[in-house]
This record gives sequence, C-alpha cells and structure tokens, in this order.
Amino acid sequence: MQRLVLKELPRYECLVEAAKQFPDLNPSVCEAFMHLIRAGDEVSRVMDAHFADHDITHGRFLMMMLLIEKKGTACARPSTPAELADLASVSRATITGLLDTLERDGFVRREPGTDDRRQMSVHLTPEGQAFMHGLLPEHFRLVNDLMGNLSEHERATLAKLLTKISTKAVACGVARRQETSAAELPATIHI
Amino acid sequence: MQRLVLKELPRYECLVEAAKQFPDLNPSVCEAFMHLIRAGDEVSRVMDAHFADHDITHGRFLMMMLLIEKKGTACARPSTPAELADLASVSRATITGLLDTLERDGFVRREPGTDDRRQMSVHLTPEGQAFMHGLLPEHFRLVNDLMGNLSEHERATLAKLLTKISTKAVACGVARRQETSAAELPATIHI
DNA sequence: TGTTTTTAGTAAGGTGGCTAACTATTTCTC
DNA sequence: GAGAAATAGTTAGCCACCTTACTAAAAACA
Repeated sequence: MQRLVLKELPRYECLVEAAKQFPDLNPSVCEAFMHLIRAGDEVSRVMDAHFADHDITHGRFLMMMLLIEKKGTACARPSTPAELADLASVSRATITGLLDTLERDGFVRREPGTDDRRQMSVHLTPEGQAFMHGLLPEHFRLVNDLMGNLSEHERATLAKLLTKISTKAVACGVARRQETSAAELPATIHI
Repeated sequence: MQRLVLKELPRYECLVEAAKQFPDLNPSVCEAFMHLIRAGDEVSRVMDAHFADHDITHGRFLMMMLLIEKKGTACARPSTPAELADLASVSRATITGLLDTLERDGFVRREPGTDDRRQMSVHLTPEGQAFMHGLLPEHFRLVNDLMGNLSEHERATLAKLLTKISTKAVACGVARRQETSAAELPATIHI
C-alpha cells in the first residue's frame, strides 16, 4: 500500500516563494529531500505491482524472504515470530497477522518450538519455497532495471549519500527517545 | 503508516552468497537499491514521529500542505476534491475520507462550488492555517537536519541520481501499462 | 516458592488505500 | 430539446499493515 505523495514535485520557484513565508525552509534542501521521498515511493510502486502480479504483497514478500532457505551458513535465518518482529522492527501482533495469511495460503508452516513451549517455529513450506524461487529471478531483474541508469560508481556514491541520511535519521530517532525519556522524569529530579 | 522494512540491511557477503543461488541478483545493485528503500523509510519515520507529536498524520499533512494559503501567484492551489486527488494520484473516494477527518477536526471547510453544483470547494480554516504555521517551522528544520550531513554539492548529486531512478521507475510503469493494454486486446485482432 | 518477564496470539482500533455503486449535476450528441 | 454519457463527491465494503492492551502459559529470576 502506498503513501500519499505528490504526482509532481513542486517547482523550485515554488519552494523559493514558500521560503519567503517560512524562513526555515531551505529550497535546495527541501528539493533533495523530496526527491528522496519520491524516488523511494516510485520504486516501491514498481515492486508492489510486480508482487501484485503474483498475488502477494510487500509485507508477505519480506516475511518469506526472511524465511527462505539459504545455502551456506554465512547468513542466519530467523525462525520464531519474535525474531521476525525484531528484524522487521514491528510488533509480534503484526507478524501474527502476516503469518496467518501466509499459513492460510500454504506458504508457511508453524510448529511449536522444541526448547521453549511458548515459542512457535516458522518455516517456508515447499510450496512457499517454490513460490519464491519462481518470483525472485524477475524481482532481481526488476531491481537491476530500476538501477540500470546508474553506473557502478554512481551506485556507490548513492549508497554513501543515502547512508549519511540514514545515519542522521537514526540519530534523530535516538535523540528523540532521550528527549522523551527526560520529559517523563518527575519534576522533583531536577532539584 | 510504515511499511515493513528490515532493521538492518543484509551484509554484502550475504548478498554475494544469495547471488550463487539466484544468478539474476547483482549484489552491488541490490545494495544500492536497499539503501534507497531504507533511507526513504527512515526519513519518513522521523517525519511521521513529528506529525504524531501534533496529532496529525502524513496523509492529512499533505492535504493541508496542498490547501495552505500561498503568498504570491507563482504556485497554484487546488480547491476541489478532484484536484487534490489528481495531484496526489489517488481516488476521489480516498480524498473524501481524508477530508472527512480534517473537517471533523476543524482544519478544513467544504462549501458547494459556485460554478458547478457537483463540485465542492475546499479550504483550510483559520484554525487549519494556524496549525500549519505552528507546525511547519519545525518541520522544515527537521528536513534541514536530516539532510545536514550533505554538502550543497552532494545534495545536487543525490537529486540527480534519484531523478535517474525515478525516471526509470516511471518508464517501468508506462511499459507495464502498455503491456497490460496489449494483453487485453481481443485475440482476433492478431489475425 | 512466589514474582516478574517473556512468548504468541487475540481483540479493538486506526490509517490510508481500493472498487463498485449510487445520486445529482453537467456536458455531449443527435 | 431530449436522452445518453460523463463527471463530482460520497457511501459501503474490503484490504494491508500497523498499534496497544490484554490473556494464558512458560520461563527466568530472586
């Protein structure tokens, strides 16, 4: 499902106009920011359309990607709902909902855990595995196509710049949580 | 509302491993792609958290941004639900839902159109206008902060690279629609 | 042993989509 | 001018993907 975004980015001159009204608005910063939002949205739409061709959604795809059997041992594979929730940064309740639909469609199988009876162990079924093997070649070709206008060097530059932004975004999140925690201290602490 | 994304991107060596299984997978392409998805998601989360502080959501914010009074005449302002829907590339039904909640909260006012009795004219109320004027300074400062690790030159580079990707994504969408249209022609046409 | 924490899942609610159908109005065609 | 077609906004129903609060059971801790 898509977030609302503008079909067209505002013209630069509109940003400059708006900056007269809102002095904190830096037109070139805003422009770059909006390019990021837009590009992210548009590639997501392309991927989602491909998923829809196969009657699957982004969320379910990600679950199956996490569960897919991997050759070699370099990359761990989660197996409990809590592990999936942690990797995807969502609540267990969300995972339950996703797994419910995947189980309903025969793509995953849940079994009680062996060590801990509270736990469930989650696996792709052979059907789920086959489904992913059928989907992924074209998925990766689509990714290649989307990035096809960028040289290897440009892709590396892009990754570097985006990492700078992500780092900043994460820092905003951390600073925000500290701010929130401080606000929640009883007033008497400040004596 | 966020889409499911991985908390951590897979390590490059995991991509290389996976490429052995899926030959279409190009590790460096995939890596850049995932950086885009992640960065987009993370900045969205930061913005959404700020919106939540003011009891508003991304979709409602965008509606109000489109409706906000603008000094000068360089930038048109939409005024009907259909115009909003067109600018945001969603259905009129979706706009109805968003406007319902904004009207409920006193931020927008709907009036019958003057020229065409099918239409509604939509405006920010003074309360809505004041709300946005209260929110936007910090919003723009947040944007500046998020992009703060990038120089002016880097921002221009980023915008250029992202535009290349957006262009490709849009082309994928166009190609897809042509493909779909061709598939829908009656079989007899091919004689 | 008793208390606290953890696990998966349920219930309830929200956001932001969609489609199809509807009603009223406007535009188009003959 | 009459009727058909298109348009505008809304309604109803559905979906995906969240959240929090809660439950029962199990595990960990003191």
